[in-house]
Amino acid sequence: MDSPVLRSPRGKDVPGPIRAATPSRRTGTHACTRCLVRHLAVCTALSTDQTEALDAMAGDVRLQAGQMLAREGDVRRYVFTVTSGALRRIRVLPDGRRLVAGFLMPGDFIGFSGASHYRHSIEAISDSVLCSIAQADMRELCERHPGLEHELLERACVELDATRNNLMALARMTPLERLAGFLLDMAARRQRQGIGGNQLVLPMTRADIADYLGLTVETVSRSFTRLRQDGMISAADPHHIELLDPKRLQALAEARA
Amino acid sequence: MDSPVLRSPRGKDVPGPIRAATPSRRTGTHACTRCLVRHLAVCTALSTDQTEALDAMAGDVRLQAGQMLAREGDVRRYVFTVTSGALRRIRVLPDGRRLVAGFLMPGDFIGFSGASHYRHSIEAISDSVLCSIAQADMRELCERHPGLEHELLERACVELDATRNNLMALARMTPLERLAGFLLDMAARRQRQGIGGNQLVLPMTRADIADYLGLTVETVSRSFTRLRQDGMISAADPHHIELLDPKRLQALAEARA
DNA sequence: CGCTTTGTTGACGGGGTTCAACCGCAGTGG
DNA sequence: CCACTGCGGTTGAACCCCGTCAACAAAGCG
Repeated sequence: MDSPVLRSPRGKDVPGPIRAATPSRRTGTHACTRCLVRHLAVCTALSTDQTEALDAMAGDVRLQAGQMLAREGDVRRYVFTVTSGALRRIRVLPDGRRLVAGFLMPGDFIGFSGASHYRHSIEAISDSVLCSIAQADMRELCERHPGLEHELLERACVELDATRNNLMALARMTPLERLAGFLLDMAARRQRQGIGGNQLVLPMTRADIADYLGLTVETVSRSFTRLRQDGMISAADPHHIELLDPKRLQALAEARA
Repeated sequence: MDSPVLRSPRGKDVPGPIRAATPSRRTGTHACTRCLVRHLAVCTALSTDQTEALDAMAGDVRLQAGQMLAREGDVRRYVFTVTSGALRRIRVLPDGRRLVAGFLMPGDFIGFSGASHYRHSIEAISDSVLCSIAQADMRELCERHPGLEHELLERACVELDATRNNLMALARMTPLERLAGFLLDMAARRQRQGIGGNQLVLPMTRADIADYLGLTVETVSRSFTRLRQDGMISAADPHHIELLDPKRLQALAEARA
């Protein structure tokens, strides 16, 4: 049985001590019942004793920052749930133009796709841990527990809603509005993880944000400074943002006022 | 039992002879087994005798061009399958900026959303007929026939893939590339309906296309003429396009060459 | 230490939006 | 019948925002 391939973003496999745990075998660290993101993940749909079956199939994957979990075009053999860390879902055009189709955070499920091959590459932004299950196992699990499939559908719909929201941002919003919306989204995600407050940690680079919002790094940078000048945010450093005026950010993001 | 509200785009209910059939009751014209889009729709997941249960719950909705099937913000009570015609899924910002989040064609399912309220308005572009089922009935049907839920998940994933493709277009493609991709998409959809060939009928206006591609009408119009000048398409009238050079259009849409 | 990466800021130019005019067509009503 | 109106579509001209190019600072890292 092969394991999900780990590659560096540039295509060379990353050497070194850190390799993927073979997903088909339980690693020492894996134990669904003690999972930190169980309340966030699809597995909530399973009762405690049903979880045993899942546990037997699941394995951990550990990635260090910059490593690639999946490459666009590869055959999809596994689905994943993010346990910790942050990843990006990207696609690159032949001429180098890049899109970040989304960011993946703890609790997020990776595997909603109708295609047999990956439509995007998935790279770790920071060191990350994922729970992996072979697609075949997942299918079997779904057949045995319809509640799981229902939960998956539910989540796919939520993700569809979110993606459609991004369409609006990309099609019709100004850079400032896009950034405001992005920051609020990230804050909302944080809240869902139980980390409230207006402090925000952005693990991704400005380039990631730019490719996510359909802008250039320069425009993103300028938009950050404008939000800062206008008193809506403050930033200790580029990756630590405080939302000083969420109301006004909201108004921006919704194009009111 | 109330029926899906039909409104004109401006908000006034449309008077006149054409009203929605009450979806909870079978209308004379409804009969799943004779459905023209059965092979395209989610109902393929049901066997012939299972279809009887569906038949009892389903009803037809008829819309004339311009009528509204659902309004952004309304409570979602029904899900639909497009039988004939064409519709658009739209959202409008307070200041008038408009987004067309997608076009709905025969066989398409309307109802993938995690939200309890509509996130978009849905308007008929041309006269359309839809098959409607109350959400509660749909849920019950899913519980009784897990195959249906599986099919729904499958389709939600396909739609998610398609929406993510649009993200790339909106974020990083030039107007010409977006239009090329759009035309090919429409052609592919046509093919799925069994209407092959390079002839293309676009029921929507240039404004719809513009708001779908994140451009202005002017830019869309100019892009059409450029494609025409470059010999990639020809147009009898604005709504009837012939794809003269699909290969080159493909290259454009994929940003090759 | 150099070297690379990341982020910010300035100057400039171009592509797409904005503004405007025009055409063809379908209603509409005198 | 025909003027009038509105809408959809196309094209031209001017503007401006954002992308491009460039320089620089700061941090990370061998």
